[in-house]
Amino acid sequence: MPEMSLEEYYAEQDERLNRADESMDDYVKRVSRNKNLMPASSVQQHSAALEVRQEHPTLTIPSVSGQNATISTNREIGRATKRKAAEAEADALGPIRRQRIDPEHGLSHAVDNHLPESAPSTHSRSDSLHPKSPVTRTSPKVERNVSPAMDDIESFTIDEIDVPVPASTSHNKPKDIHEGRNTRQFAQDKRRFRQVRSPQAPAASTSELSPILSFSNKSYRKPSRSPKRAPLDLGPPKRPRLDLPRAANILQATENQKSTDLPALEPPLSPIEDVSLEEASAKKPLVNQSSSLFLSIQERIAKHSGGAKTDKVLKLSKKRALPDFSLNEVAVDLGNKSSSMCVSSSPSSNPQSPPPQKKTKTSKDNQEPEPKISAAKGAKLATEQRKGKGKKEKPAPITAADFARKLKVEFEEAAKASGKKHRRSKFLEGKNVFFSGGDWNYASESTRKKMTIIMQCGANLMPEYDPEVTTHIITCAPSVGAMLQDLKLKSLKQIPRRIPTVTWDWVLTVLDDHRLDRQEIDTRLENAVIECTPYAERLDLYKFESYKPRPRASRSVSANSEEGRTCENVSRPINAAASSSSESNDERLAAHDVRHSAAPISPPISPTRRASNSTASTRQDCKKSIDPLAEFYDQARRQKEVEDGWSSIGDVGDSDSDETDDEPDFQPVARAKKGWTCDNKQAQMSGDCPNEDIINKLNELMELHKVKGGSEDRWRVVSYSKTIRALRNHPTRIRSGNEARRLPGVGEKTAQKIEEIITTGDLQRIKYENTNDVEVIRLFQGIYGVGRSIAFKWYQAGCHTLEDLRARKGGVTLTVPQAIGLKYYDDINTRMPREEARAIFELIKPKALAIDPKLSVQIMGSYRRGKADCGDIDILITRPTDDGETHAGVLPRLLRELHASDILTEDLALPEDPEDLEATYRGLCHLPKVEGSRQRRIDFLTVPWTSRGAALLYYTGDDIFNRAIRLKANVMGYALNQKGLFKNVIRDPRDRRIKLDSGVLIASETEEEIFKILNVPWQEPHERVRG
DNA sequence: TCGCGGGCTCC
DNA sequence: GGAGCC
DNA sequence: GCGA
Repeated sequence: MPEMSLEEYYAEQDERLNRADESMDDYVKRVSRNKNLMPASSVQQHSAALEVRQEHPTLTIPSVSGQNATISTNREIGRATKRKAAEAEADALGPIRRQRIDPEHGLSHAVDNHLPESAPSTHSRSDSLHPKSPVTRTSPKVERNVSPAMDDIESFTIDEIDVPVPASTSHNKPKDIHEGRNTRQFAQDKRRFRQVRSPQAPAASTSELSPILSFSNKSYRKPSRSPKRAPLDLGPPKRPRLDLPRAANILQATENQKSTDLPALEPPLSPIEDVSLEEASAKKPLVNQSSSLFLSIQERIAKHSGGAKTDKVLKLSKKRALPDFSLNEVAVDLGNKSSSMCVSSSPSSNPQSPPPQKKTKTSKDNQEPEPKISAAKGAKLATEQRKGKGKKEKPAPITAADFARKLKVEFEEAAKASGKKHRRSKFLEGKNVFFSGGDWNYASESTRKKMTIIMQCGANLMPEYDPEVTTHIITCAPSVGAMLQDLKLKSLKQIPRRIPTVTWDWVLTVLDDHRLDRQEIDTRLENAVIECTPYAERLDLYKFESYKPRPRASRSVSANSEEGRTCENVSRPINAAASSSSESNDERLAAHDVRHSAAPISPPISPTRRASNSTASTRQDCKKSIDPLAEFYDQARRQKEVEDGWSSIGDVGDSDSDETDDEPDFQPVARAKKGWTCDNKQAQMSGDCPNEDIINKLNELMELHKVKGGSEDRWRVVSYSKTIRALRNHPTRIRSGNEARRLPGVGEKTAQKIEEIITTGDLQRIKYENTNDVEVIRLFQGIYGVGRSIAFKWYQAGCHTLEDLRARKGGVTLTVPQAIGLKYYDDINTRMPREEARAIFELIKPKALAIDPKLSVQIMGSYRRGKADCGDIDILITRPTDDGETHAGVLPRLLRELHASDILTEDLALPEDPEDLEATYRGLCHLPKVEGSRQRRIDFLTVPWTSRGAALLYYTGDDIFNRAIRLKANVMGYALNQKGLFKNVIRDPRDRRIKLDSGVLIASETEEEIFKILNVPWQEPHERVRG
């Protein structure tokens, strides 16, 4: 019956596309259209792979050879695939028996126009709050009043697609209860039924058996996982019977026509059927705090109890016990020094010079009850303190200014005493530097370190900012407002132009580059002016029309610049980098800048400007001459509240200044943390990565930990992946562990490993971790539904290959999803070409719209992110409720039809309540009637119309981006999940994961509003790639 | 020393 | 309620 | 393993 190869299918499809719209000339499509253009194209490989597979009866995976029992399946396929691909090239077109792939071609034709071919799209339109009424179904050829760029990835909503859809009944909610059997029972039936049979056995048409078929028959009162289940009916589920005549008509018609579709059916039912539907679903608690959760918490608390709590007390007391190196000591010498170093920190409330004394007693301290420390503990404490010296005690509260004074004294004494010199470049010598750390009232450890380093660089650190004396400002304040507080100014404009203001990162850059000579640094310093653009991104200013990031000609915080210095100067580093200038310094500077592209603050080029087309933006920059920030100060201040909760942006490493001063090779292991991953659009570094070898090794190690999957391993994986990401985005070759250490997310241990890789080219740890069991477990974990523990269990049972599993060696048992996963091991672990995802979606969407033309059906996941290949297909279904109707009940019907038309082949997980507005389905699908088409993972997700934005955001990912944005929401006091963004979420202080109050929904309808509230610059789906 | 996402289904 | 998935 |  299958008459056409996938390749042919694509070819034909492309032909159609071509006819429909000549302008759609996407790369991938061209590739698939013309073999000769790309001999080894994925399409070819793919089809070749299909051929290979055909050599294996029953479409199962090629057997795994004993010796090479690991990933051999894929590898074998891969090799054979390549062979075949070569053959395929020569092997022109075989006899093409043109049979229509699918009668729906006519349908999908129209859809074609709107199918995204490539990543970029201009803006999401899918989230429109005001969906147009569904287009009429008359015109087969779509009027495209949307630019090609517009109708991209996200444009799958019905309001943009003109698909000839049969009018149908509105979704009818099945009214009767089908013999009390709920879905789960059906699922179980099916499981049992299937389990009896060997997974390999040629399955009877699954559509016959699918429990899906019975979905719509139950109006299913939400059982909420009631422990009791109705007695099982072991017989195969019966053929579905739709209760509602109209629906039945449609279905029958559809089926009768053997998916010829488009039966001219009756017009939609108008009456609102069940308005309560949505409300019902809304009633579902957002968070259920099952008592079990609390129990487990209690358990955990109990477990840690003594230790943790005592520790806390200890810590506090430790703090107390610390020698209070406060003002008293410092104040003394204050007078002597006419020098002018100034330090600040900012965001706190009182910008007005706070009385120093107060500082030493923070409110925190006051809160603490008098610590009761046992003698033993006290002793321990003392020990810790002794050895701790370098080891991070909480810094005694001290203001930045006071610390600066103290520092000065210390430096002088040290100099007198031993004449010891820091090896640090003295490039700040003779400069009166005011440092703004972001919190005037409290010199954090990080602030202290930075100040120390600044001193070591020869600066005259000023305790306070005095425009008459201060010659330079260095800042790592998290916001403009914070810095202004440090400076005790109201506006950046008040900073004289002659005072260059640079960010802390800039200092690092200089320290980093030993090749710089003094003069160069000076020149650079004078040229590097903050001009507040570094803050722009954080404040989202660039989103405002009136603000255009501008070179430092800014009046606000500017250099001692002559008027003429404008764009040229500022854009220099960019240009240098772009033109691979021979001027190494610029190159390096630029490189540094790029490397920290994730950093909100990274001089001298603003990230904003960097992100955009440099020439264009530079041009614009030149036009602006008034302070673009002025109007945003208020906003900045307001924002500060939020930002203060951010991870600081300028934390220095841990090395303790007191001690490290003596170390000859003390390096400023200072690193700027980079704000939120989700905030920075970052095009993946293209081209060759100079650190590929390091990445590979780390990746290897990461994979090993992934397989091991212990609780520790889990976080190692997270950690390594962060490092790998950082390395990927690092434009230059990392030359030492120390250098790597400076990247965000790279800690001591990872830096050591990197060092090892750099010096030896290898990583011993890999060999150490890599054992046979790991390989096998990794193999098994590729099976759907198999994680580490099950894989390990099987390994222990004596299974070492997939064949072993198939033979149920050692008496292992597989659940139904696992059996399916094993059966299609190869398919499921192979990514599909984007084309194929599109083709499948094209088949599905019209079927959904046939059920209800007002449905919104969107494809999400990696497809929406524009990836060239997709691991699975995620489809979001929802429906506007303005007419009082919902999509309840649509999913089961759709699934049934998809089974009937052989698109869906296997179910992996069924929604608990398919009638719910919110349901999830997981299964396998393929292109029907395409010979050897692979089984692909597919997920359906239905959500209430009001949550569509959150769901879209959530399911579009990528996962790294998701984590980042969730975390940011979290820190900002919100909670983000696939249902929406919530505020006033109250979390259990003992376990922040526990929500005591699920809060108030503040956004969920569109992605944009969520981005906006979280202050994340809007990013198109394809820009959300982080992993 | 603690947290590192959160919600769902399967069994 | 642990395991697994997304 | 990292960072607070």
